[in-house]
Amino acid sequence: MDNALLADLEWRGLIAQSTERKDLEQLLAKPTTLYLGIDPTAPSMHLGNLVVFLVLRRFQLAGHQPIALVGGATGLVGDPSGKNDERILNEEKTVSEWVAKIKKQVEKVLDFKDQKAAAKLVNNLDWTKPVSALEFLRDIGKHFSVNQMLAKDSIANRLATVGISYTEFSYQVLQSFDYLELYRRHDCKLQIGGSDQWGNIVAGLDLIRKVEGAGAHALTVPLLTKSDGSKFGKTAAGAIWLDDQMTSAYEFFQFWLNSEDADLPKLLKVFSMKSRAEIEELIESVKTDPGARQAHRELAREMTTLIHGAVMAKKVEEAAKALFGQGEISDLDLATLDAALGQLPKTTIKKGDAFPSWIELLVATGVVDSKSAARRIVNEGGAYLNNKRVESEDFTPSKSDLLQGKYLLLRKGKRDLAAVEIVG
RNA sequence: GGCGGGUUGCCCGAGCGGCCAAUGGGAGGGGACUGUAAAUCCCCCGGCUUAUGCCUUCGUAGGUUCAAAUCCUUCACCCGCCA
Repeated sequence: MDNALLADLEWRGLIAQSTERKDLEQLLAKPTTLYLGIDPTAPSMHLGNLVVFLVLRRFQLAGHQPIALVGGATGLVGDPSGKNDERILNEEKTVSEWVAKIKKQVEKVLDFKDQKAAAKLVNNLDWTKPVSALEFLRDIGKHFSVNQMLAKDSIANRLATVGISYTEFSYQVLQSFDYLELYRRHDCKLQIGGSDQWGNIVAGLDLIRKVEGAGAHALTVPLLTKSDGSKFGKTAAGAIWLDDQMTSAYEFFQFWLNSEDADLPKLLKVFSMKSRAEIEELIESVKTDPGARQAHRELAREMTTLIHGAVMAKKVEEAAKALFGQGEISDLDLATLDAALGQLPKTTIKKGDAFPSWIELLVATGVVDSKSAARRIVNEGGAYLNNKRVESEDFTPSKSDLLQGKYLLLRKGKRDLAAVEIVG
Protein backbone atom coordinates (compact mmCIF):
# COMPACT_ATOMS: atom_id res chain seq x y z
CA MET A 1 0.00 0.00 0.00
CA ASP A 2 1.38 3.32 -0.98
CA ASN A 3 0.72 6.48 0.93
CA ALA A 4 0.19 9.71 -0.97
CA LEU A 5 1.50 11.92 1.79
CA LEU A 6 4.71 9.99 2.25
CA ALA A 7 5.23 9.84 -1.48
CA ASP A 8 4.81 13.60 -1.68
CA LEU A 9 7.21 14.20 1.20
CA GLU A 10 9.70 11.96 -0.45
CA TRP A 11 9.42 13.79 -3.73
CA ARG A 12 10.00 17.04 -1.93
CA GLY A 13 13.12 15.65 -0.33
CA LEU A 14 11.66 16.08 3.13
CA ILE A 15 12.43 12.68 4.58
CA ALA A 16 15.83 12.11 6.10
CA GLN A 17 15.12 9.10 8.27
CA SER A 18 12.08 7.29 9.50
CA THR A 19 11.10 4.19 11.36
CA GLU A 20 10.02 1.22 9.27
CA ARG A 21 8.31 2.58 6.18
CA LYS A 22 5.70 -0.20 6.03
CA ASP A 23 4.59 0.44 9.60
CA LEU A 24 4.47 4.13 8.97
CA GLU A 25 2.27 3.67 5.94
CA GLN A 26 -0.04 1.52 7.96
CA LEU A 27 -0.22 4.11 10.71
CA LEU A 28 -0.95 6.91 8.29
CA ALA A 29 -3.66 4.97 6.48
CA LYS A 30 -5.97 6.33 9.15
CA PRO A 31 -6.01 9.79 10.71
CA THR A 32 -3.40 9.80 13.39
CA THR A 33 -1.91 12.20 15.90
CA LEU A 34 1.66 13.41 15.57
CA TYR A 35 3.82 15.99 17.25
CA LEU A 36 6.69 18.32 16.59
CA GLY A 37 8.61 20.12 19.29
CA ILE A 38 10.50 23.37 19.25
CA ASP A 39 12.58 24.80 22.05
CA PRO A 40 12.43 28.52 22.71
CA THR A 41 16.09 29.36 22.23
CA ALA A 42 15.32 32.72 20.62
CA PRO A 43 12.40 35.14 20.59
CA SER A 44 11.38 33.89 17.16
CA MET A 45 11.46 30.96 14.80
CA HIS A 46 13.64 31.22 11.75
CA LEU A 47 13.33 29.62 8.34
CA GLY A 48 15.09 26.46 9.45
CA ASN A 49 12.42 25.88 12.09
CA LEU A 50 9.72 26.73 9.62
CA VAL A 51 10.66 23.89 7.28
CA VAL A 52 9.71 21.28 9.82
CA PHE A 53 6.56 23.09 10.86
CA LEU A 54 5.48 23.15 7.25
CA VAL A 55 5.91 19.39 7.20
CA LEU A 56 3.60 19.24 10.19
CA ARG A 57 1.15 21.36 8.24
CA ARG A 58 1.37 18.93 5.35
CA PHE A 59 0.35 16.16 7.71
CA GLN A 60 -2.59 18.24 8.87
CA LEU A 61 -3.70 18.93 5.33
CA ALA A 62 -3.61 15.18 4.77
CA GLY A 63 -6.07 14.74 7.62
CA HIS A 64 -3.81 14.03 10.57
CA GLN A 65 -3.91 15.81 13.86
CA PRO A 66 -0.87 17.93 14.64
CA ILE A 67 0.39 18.81 18.08
CA ALA A 68 2.92 21.59 18.30
CA LEU A 69 4.97 21.35 21.44
CA VAL A 70 6.75 24.42 22.67
CA GLY A 71 9.53 23.43 25.01
CA GLY A 72 9.05 25.64 28.02
CA ALA A 73 10.83 22.95 30.03
CA THR A 74 13.39 21.61 27.59
CA GLY A 75 14.25 25.17 26.62
CA LEU A 76 15.46 25.68 30.15
CA VAL A 77 17.86 22.78 29.90
CA GLY A 78 19.44 23.02 26.44
CA ASP A 79 19.66 20.42 23.71
CA PRO A 80 23.21 19.26 22.98
CA SER A 81 22.24 17.92 19.54
CA GLY A 82 24.31 19.52 16.86
CA LYS A 83 25.89 21.95 19.29
CA ASN A 84 29.61 22.10 19.75
CA ASP A 85 29.48 23.90 23.04
CA GLU A 86 27.59 23.86 26.22
CA ARG A 87 24.82 26.42 26.03
CA ILE A 88 24.41 29.30 28.39
CA LEU A 89 21.19 28.86 30.30
CA ASN A 90 18.54 31.46 29.70
CA GLU A 91 16.49 33.00 32.47
CA GLU A 92 13.16 31.37 33.18
CA LYS A 93 11.39 34.63 32.54
CA THR A 94 13.09 35.07 29.19
CA VAL A 95 12.21 31.56 28.11
CA SER A 96 8.57 31.99 29.03
CA GLU A 97 8.42 35.20 27.02
CA TRP A 98 9.92 33.41 24.07
CA VAL A 99 7.42 30.60 24.47
CA ALA A 100 4.61 33.12 24.09
CA LYS A 101 6.10 34.62 20.96
CA ILE A 102 6.76 31.31 19.31
CA LYS A 103 3.25 30.14 20.07
CA LYS A 104 1.90 33.01 18.03
CA GLN A 105 4.07 32.06 15.11
CA VAL A 106 2.96 28.46 15.29
CA GLU A 107 -0.61 29.65 15.03
CA LYS A 108 0.13 31.09 11.62
CA VAL A 109 1.35 27.83 10.22
CA LEU A 110 -1.19 25.37 11.58
CA ASP A 111 -4.96 25.35 11.46
CA PHE A 112 -6.47 25.48 14.93
CA LYS A 113 -10.05 25.63 13.71
CA ASP A 114 -10.08 22.65 11.40
CA GLN A 115 -13.21 20.64 12.19
CA LYS A 116 -11.69 17.21 12.02
CA ALA A 117 -8.06 17.76 12.84
CA ALA A 118 -7.67 21.02 14.73
CA ALA A 119 -4.08 21.57 15.80
CA LYS A 120 -3.15 21.55 19.46
CA LEU A 121 -0.52 23.59 21.16
CA VAL A 122 1.13 22.24 24.27
CA ASN A 123 3.95 23.27 26.56
CA ASN A 124 6.02 20.54 28.17
CA LEU A 125 6.51 22.68 31.24
CA ASP A 126 2.92 21.75 32.14
CA TRP A 127 3.73 18.13 32.80
CA THR A 128 7.42 18.42 33.59
CA LYS A 129 7.29 21.02 36.31
CA PRO A 130 5.00 19.12 38.72
CA VAL A 131 7.23 16.05 38.65
CA SER A 132 9.75 15.92 41.48
CA ALA A 133 13.36 15.05 40.82
CA LEU A 134 12.97 11.83 42.76
CA GLU A 135 9.89 10.75 40.85
CA PHE A 136 11.60 11.56 37.62
CA LEU A 137 14.67 9.55 38.45
CA ARG A 138 12.65 6.55 39.64
CA ASP A 139 9.86 6.52 37.06
CA ILE A 140 11.62 7.72 33.96
CA GLY A 141 15.35 7.62 34.57
CA LYS A 142 15.23 3.96 35.47
CA HIS A 143 14.39 3.07 31.89
CA PHE A 144 17.46 4.70 30.43
CA SER A 145 20.75 2.96 29.98
CA VAL A 146 23.65 5.34 30.34
CA ASN A 147 25.58 3.14 27.95
CA GLN A 148 23.03 3.80 25.24
CA MET A 149 22.84 7.46 26.03
CA LEU A 150 26.59 7.78 25.70
CA ALA A 151 26.49 6.13 22.32
CA LYS A 152 24.29 8.85 20.84
CA ASP A 153 26.19 10.96 18.31
CA SER A 154 25.40 14.24 19.98
CA ILE A 155 26.77 13.00 23.28
CA ALA A 156 29.74 11.13 21.83
CA ASN A 157 30.83 14.22 19.93
CA ARG A 158 30.73 16.34 22.99
CA LEU A 159 32.54 13.80 25.12
CA ALA A 160 35.28 13.68 22.53
CA THR A 161 35.63 17.45 22.48
CA VAL A 162 34.59 19.98 25.08
CA GLY A 163 32.64 17.72 27.38
CA ILE A 164 29.06 18.02 28.50
CA SER A 165 27.24 18.93 31.66
CA TYR A 166 24.85 16.58 33.42
CA THR A 167 22.10 19.06 32.56
CA GLU A 168 22.46 18.77 28.83
CA PHE A 169 23.21 15.10 29.08
CA SER A 170 19.73 14.67 30.54
CA TYR A 171 18.05 16.43 27.66
CA GLN A 172 17.15 13.29 25.75
CA VAL A 173 15.43 11.92 28.82
CA LEU A 174 13.23 14.98 29.05
CA GLN A 175 12.32 14.86 25.40
CA SER A 176 11.52 11.16 25.70
CA PHE A 177 9.27 11.96 28.60
CA ASP A 178 7.43 14.43 26.37
CA TYR A 179 6.79 11.80 23.77
CA LEU A 180 5.55 9.38 26.42
CA GLU A 181 3.21 12.00 27.86
CA LEU A 182 1.77 12.86 24.48
CA TYR A 183 1.35 9.20 23.72
CA ARG A 184 -0.58 8.76 26.94
CA ARG A 185 -2.64 11.91 26.76
CA HIS A 186 -3.35 12.11 23.07
CA ASP A 187 -2.50 8.73 21.64
CA CYS A 188 0.27 10.42 19.73
CA LYS A 189 2.24 7.82 17.81
CA LEU A 190 4.48 9.81 15.56
CA GLN A 191 7.08 12.43 16.29
CA ILE A 192 8.72 14.45 13.56
CA GLY A 193 11.70 16.78 13.78
CA GLY A 194 14.88 17.98 12.16
CA SER A 195 17.41 15.30 11.33
CA ASP A 196 19.49 16.34 14.33
CA GLN A 197 16.60 15.18 16.50
CA TRP A 198 16.74 11.56 15.42
CA GLY A 199 18.60 10.44 18.52
CA ASN A 200 16.24 12.21 20.88
CA ILE A 201 13.18 10.89 19.09
CA VAL A 202 14.40 7.34 19.07
CA ALA A 203 15.10 7.59 22.79
CA GLY A 204 11.41 8.42 23.16
CA LEU A 205 10.38 5.41 21.11
CA ASP A 206 12.38 3.18 23.40
CA LEU A 207 10.78 4.67 26.46
CA ILE A 208 7.27 4.17 25.11
CA ARG A 209 8.08 0.60 24.23
CA LYS A 210 9.45 -0.13 27.68
CA VAL A 211 6.76 1.62 29.67
CA GLU A 212 3.70 1.07 27.54
CA GLY A 213 4.76 -1.91 25.51
CA ALA A 214 3.70 -0.03 22.42
CA GLY A 215 5.37 0.89 19.17
CA ALA A 216 5.55 4.50 18.11
CA HIS A 217 7.13 6.12 15.10
CA ALA A 218 9.66 8.70 14.04
CA LEU A 219 10.32 10.74 10.95
CA THR A 220 13.01 13.35 10.48
CA VAL A 221 13.46 16.11 7.93
CA PRO A 222 16.85 16.81 6.39
CA LEU A 223 18.78 19.93 7.19
CA LEU A 224 18.26 22.41 4.41
CA THR A 225 21.32 23.55 2.49
CA LYS A 226 21.84 25.83 -0.46
CA SER A 227 22.95 24.64 -3.86
CA ASP A 228 26.52 25.48 -2.98
CA GLY A 229 26.33 23.47 0.21
CA SER A 230 26.31 26.42 2.56
CA LYS A 231 23.77 26.87 5.29
CA PHE A 232 20.40 27.96 4.09
CA GLY A 233 18.34 30.82 5.45
CA LYS A 234 21.24 32.97 6.49
CA THR A 235 22.30 36.18 4.90
CA ALA A 236 25.23 38.37 5.76
CA ALA A 237 22.99 40.10 8.25
CA GLY A 238 22.14 36.81 9.94
CA ALA A 239 19.21 34.43 10.01
CA ILE A 240 15.86 35.15 8.43
CA TRP A 241 13.36 35.33 11.28
CA LEU A 242 9.61 35.09 11.21
CA ASP A 243 9.25 37.96 13.67
CA ASP A 244 8.78 41.18 11.73
CA GLN A 245 10.70 43.11 14.37
CA MET A 246 13.75 40.99 13.64
CA THR A 247 13.31 40.55 9.91
CA SER A 248 10.90 43.02 8.36
CA ALA A 249 8.23 41.78 5.98
CA TYR A 250 10.02 43.67 3.24
CA GLU A 251 13.33 41.95 3.95
CA PHE A 252 11.52 38.66 4.20
CA PHE A 253 9.98 39.12 0.79
CA GLN A 254 13.27 40.24 -0.69
CA PHE A 255 15.01 37.20 0.68
CA TRP A 256 12.91 34.89 -1.46
CA LEU A 257 12.98 37.16 -4.44
CA ASN A 258 16.77 37.24 -4.36
CA SER A 259 17.26 33.51 -4.01
CA GLU A 260 19.63 31.94 -6.47
CA ASP A 261 18.03 30.30 -9.46
CA ALA A 262 19.80 27.07 -8.65
CA ASP A 263 18.05 26.91 -5.27
CA LEU A 264 14.56 27.43 -6.58
CA PRO A 265 13.62 23.81 -7.23
CA LYS A 266 14.60 22.87 -3.71
CA LEU A 267 12.99 25.92 -2.13
CA LEU A 268 9.70 25.38 -3.91
CA LYS A 269 9.55 21.75 -2.95
CA VAL A 270 10.41 22.40 0.66
CA PHE A 271 8.43 25.55 1.35
CA SER A 272 5.57 25.80 -1.06
CA MET A 273 2.22 24.17 -0.41
CA LYS A 274 1.56 24.19 -4.12
CA SER A 275 0.96 20.91 -5.86
CA ARG A 276 3.65 18.93 -7.57
CA ALA A 277 2.30 19.90 -10.97
CA GLU A 278 2.34 23.61 -10.16
CA ILE A 279 5.83 23.40 -8.75
CA GLU A 280 7.16 21.55 -11.74
CA GLU A 281 5.70 24.22 -13.96
CA LEU A 282 7.42 26.93 -11.95
CA ILE A 283 10.72 25.10 -12.01
CA GLU A 284 10.37 24.91 -15.77
CA SER A 285 9.78 28.64 -15.92
CA VAL A 286 13.13 29.27 -14.24
CA LYS A 287 14.77 27.48 -17.14
CA THR A 288 12.74 28.88 -19.98
CA ASP A 289 12.40 32.47 -18.84
CA PRO A 290 14.79 33.13 -15.99
CA GLY A 291 14.64 36.89 -16.36
CA ALA A 292 10.97 37.00 -15.45
CA ARG A 293 11.68 35.32 -12.12
CA GLN A 294 8.14 34.13 -11.91
CA ALA A 295 9.00 31.30 -9.55
CA HIS A 296 10.87 33.65 -7.21
CA ARG A 297 7.92 35.97 -7.15
CA GLU A 298 5.33 33.29 -6.50
CA LEU A 299 7.36 31.79 -3.72
CA ALA A 300 8.05 35.17 -2.13
CA ARG A 301 4.36 35.96 -2.30
CA GLU A 302 3.26 32.65 -0.86
CA MET A 303 5.71 32.70 2.03
CA THR A 304 5.18 36.34 2.90
CA THR A 305 1.44 35.84 2.87
CA LEU A 306 1.73 32.87 5.17
CA ILE A 307 3.89 34.63 7.73
CA HIS A 308 2.94 38.27 7.45
CA GLY A 309 -0.55 38.09 5.98
CA ALA A 310 -1.99 38.88 2.58
CA VAL A 311 -2.27 42.60 3.19
CA MET A 312 1.35 43.01 4.17
CA ALA A 313 2.51 40.71 1.39
CA LYS A 314 0.81 42.89 -1.14
CA LYS A 315 2.25 46.02 0.41
CA VAL A 316 5.83 44.87 0.34
CA GLU A 317 5.55 43.49 -3.14
CA GLU A 318 4.24 46.80 -4.40
CA ALA A 319 6.91 48.63 -2.48
CA ALA A 320 9.56 46.54 -4.17
CA LYS A 321 7.93 47.12 -7.52
CA ALA A 322 7.92 50.89 -7.01
CA LEU A 323 11.46 51.05 -5.67
CA PHE A 324 13.04 48.78 -8.23
CA GLY A 325 10.84 49.84 -11.12
CA GLN A 326 12.19 51.18 -14.34
CA GLY A 327 10.46 54.50 -13.90
CA GLU A 328 11.88 57.68 -12.49
CA ILE A 329 11.67 57.62 -8.71
CA SER A 330 10.74 61.29 -8.62
CA ASP A 331 7.62 60.50 -10.64
CA LEU A 332 6.09 58.43 -7.86
CA ASP A 333 3.21 60.11 -6.11
CA LEU A 334 3.14 60.70 -2.40
CA ALA A 335 0.81 57.83 -1.60
CA THR A 336 3.03 55.35 -3.39
CA LEU A 337 6.11 56.75 -1.74
CA ASP A 338 4.51 56.58 1.70
CA ALA A 339 3.63 52.96 1.13
CA ALA A 340 6.90 51.93 -0.42
CA LEU A 341 9.31 53.78 1.85
CA GLY A 342 7.29 52.76 4.88
CA GLN A 343 8.66 49.27 4.41
CA LEU A 344 12.28 50.37 4.60
CA PRO A 345 14.55 51.11 7.52
CA LYS A 346 14.14 54.78 8.17
CA THR A 347 15.49 57.80 10.00
CA THR A 348 13.87 61.13 10.39
CA ILE A 349 14.95 64.73 10.23
CA LYS A 350 12.97 67.47 11.87
CA LYS A 351 11.53 69.97 9.47
CA GLY A 352 13.71 73.04 9.48
CA ASP A 353 16.77 71.27 10.86
CA ALA A 354 19.90 71.34 8.78
CA PHE A 355 20.47 68.30 6.62
CA PRO A 356 23.20 65.98 7.86
CA SER A 357 25.99 65.27 5.42
CA TRP A 358 25.76 62.48 2.90
CA ILE A 359 28.19 60.36 4.93
CA GLU A 360 26.27 60.93 8.13
CA LEU A 361 22.98 60.00 6.53
CA LEU A 362 24.35 56.72 5.25
CA VAL A 363 25.43 55.84 8.77
CA ALA A 364 22.28 57.13 10.43
CA THR A 365 20.00 54.96 8.31
CA GLY A 366 22.06 51.90 9.06
CA VAL A 367 22.93 51.33 5.42
CA VAL A 368 26.57 51.16 6.49
CA ASP A 369 28.16 50.51 9.87
CA SER A 370 30.63 53.32 10.18
CA LYS A 371 31.75 56.53 8.60
CA SER A 372 34.80 54.84 7.18
CA ALA A 373 32.55 52.29 5.55
CA ALA A 374 30.36 55.09 4.23
CA ARG A 375 33.32 56.86 2.67
CA ARG A 376 34.51 53.64 1.20
CA ILE A 377 31.17 52.93 -0.41
CA VAL A 378 30.89 56.45 -1.74
CA ASN A 379 34.37 56.28 -3.26
CA GLU A 380 33.61 52.95 -4.81
CA GLY A 381 30.56 54.40 -6.48
CA GLY A 382 28.17 52.27 -4.50
CA ALA A 383 26.10 54.97 -2.85
CA TYR A 384 22.97 56.35 -4.44
CA LEU A 385 20.55 59.09 -3.56
CA ASN A 386 17.14 58.73 -5.16
CA ASN A 387 18.64 56.12 -7.47
CA LYS A 388 21.39 58.45 -8.68
CA ARG A 389 24.97 57.71 -7.81
CA VAL A 390 26.64 60.23 -5.52
CA GLU A 391 30.41 60.00 -5.62
CA SER A 392 31.36 62.99 -3.56
CA GLU A 393 32.12 62.57 0.12
CA ASP A 394 31.45 66.23 0.76
CA PHE A 395 27.95 66.20 -0.61
CA THR A 396 25.11 67.31 1.62
CA PRO A 397 21.56 66.81 0.40
CA SER A 398 19.25 69.78 0.33
CA LYS A 399 15.59 70.52 0.03
CA SER A 400 15.67 70.21 -3.71
CA ASP A 401 16.63 66.55 -3.36
CA LEU A 402 13.48 65.67 -1.45
CA LEU A 403 10.97 63.40 -3.12
CA GLN A 404 7.54 64.97 -2.84
CA GLY A 405 9.07 67.35 -0.36
CA LYS A 406 9.24 64.61 2.22
CA TYR A 407 11.66 61.77 1.53
CA LEU A 408 15.19 60.85 0.59
CA LEU A 409 15.83 57.39 -0.77
CA LEU A 410 19.27 56.04 0.07
CA ARG A 411 20.76 53.01 -1.53
CA LYS A 412 23.96 51.05 -1.08
CA GLY A 413 24.86 48.69 -3.85
CA LYS A 414 22.13 47.12 -5.87
CA ARG A 415 19.43 46.47 -3.36
CA ASP A 416 20.20 47.81 0.06
CA LEU A 417 17.69 50.60 0.57
CA ALA A 418 16.78 52.98 3.36
CA ALA A 419 14.69 56.08 3.70
CA VAL A 420 15.02 59.46 5.33
CA GLU A 421 11.79 61.21 6.20
CA ILE A 422 11.27 64.86 7.02
CA VAL A 423 8.87 65.14 9.90
CA GLY A 424 7.08 68.22 11.06
C1' G B 1 53.11 14.19 37.10
C1' G B 2 57.46 15.40 33.46
C1' C B 3 58.96 17.49 28.69
C1' G B 4 57.74 20.11 24.22
C1' G B 5 54.32 23.03 21.00
C1' G B 6 50.33 26.39 20.57
C1' U B 7 46.55 30.73 21.60
C1' U B 8 46.80 36.47 15.71
C1' G B 9 41.54 40.53 12.82
C1' C B 10 34.36 37.34 11.06
C1' C B 11 36.92 32.14 9.93
C1' C B 12 41.53 29.56 8.46
C1' G B 13 46.39 31.00 8.72
C1' A B 14 51.55 33.77 8.04
C1' G B 15 54.57 37.07 10.94
C1' C B 16 58.92 36.06 15.51
C1' G B 17 62.15 43.55 18.22
C1' G B 18 61.32 48.90 14.36
C1' C B 19 59.57 49.02 7.14
C1' C B 20 52.85 45.75 11.22
C1' A B 21 46.44 47.71 11.41
C1' A B 22 49.75 43.23 10.65
C1' U B 23 51.35 38.43 4.07
C1' G B 24 47.87 34.84 1.94
C1' G B 25 43.10 32.26 1.45
C1' G B 26 37.85 32.08 2.60
C1' A B 27 33.57 34.74 4.04
C1' G B 28 31.65 39.73 3.46
C1' G B 29 31.04 44.63 0.75
C1' G B 30 31.27 47.87 -3.94
C1' G B 31 31.78 48.19 -9.36
C1' A B 32 31.43 46.05 -14.46
C1' C B 33 28.32 42.25 -17.10
C1' U B 34 23.07 40.64 -16.19
C1' G B 35 17.55 39.51 -14.41
C1' U B 36 17.10 43.17 -7.51
C1' A B 37 20.20 35.68 -10.14
C1' A B 38 24.76 32.68 -10.66
C1' A B 39 29.59 32.46 -12.77
C1' U B 40 33.55 35.75 -14.20
C1' C B 41 36.77 40.12 -13.97
C1' C B 42 38.37 44.69 -11.16
C1' C B 43 38.44 47.11 -6.41
C1' C B 44 37.67 47.38 -1.00
C1' C B 45 37.64 45.15 3.67
C1' G B 46 39.49 47.84 12.50
C1' G B 47 37.70 52.77 14.12
C1' C B 48 37.94 58.25 14.34
C1' U B 49 36.40 65.20 13.40
C1' U B 50 40.66 62.47 5.89
C1' A B 51 44.79 63.02 9.06
C1' U B 52 52.63 62.12 5.66
C1' G B 53 47.62 62.29 12.40
C1' C B 54 45.23 59.80 16.48
C1' C B 55 42.87 55.53 18.96
C1' U B 56 41.88 50.24 19.65
C1' U B 57 43.48 45.18 18.09
C1' C B 58 47.72 39.84 17.79
C1' G B 59 44.67 34.49 24.81
C1' U B 60 45.21 37.16 30.33
C1' A B 61 48.07 40.24 33.67
C1' G B 62 52.59 42.48 34.42
C1' G B 63 57.87 43.58 32.88
C1' U B 64 62.40 44.67 29.67
C1' U B 65 63.23 48.39 25.62
C1' C B 66 63.65 54.80 22.63
C1' A B 67 60.42 50.89 20.21
C1' A B 68 57.03 44.50 21.28
C1' A B 69 52.12 40.46 17.74
C1' U B 70 57.41 39.51 18.06
C1' C B 71 61.85 39.12 24.25
C1' C B 72 60.95 37.82 29.87
C1' U B 73 57.48 36.45 33.85
C1' U B 74 52.12 35.30 35.69
C1' C B 75 47.59 33.01 34.93
C1' A B 76 43.92 30.48 31.77
C1' C B 77 42.80 27.21 27.92
C1' C B 78 44.28 23.82 23.81
C1' C B 79 47.53 20.15 21.45
C1' G B 80 51.54 16.47 21.09
C1' C B 81 55.31 13.08 23.41
C1' C B 82 56.90 10.40 27.90
C1' A B 83 55.04 8.46 32.67
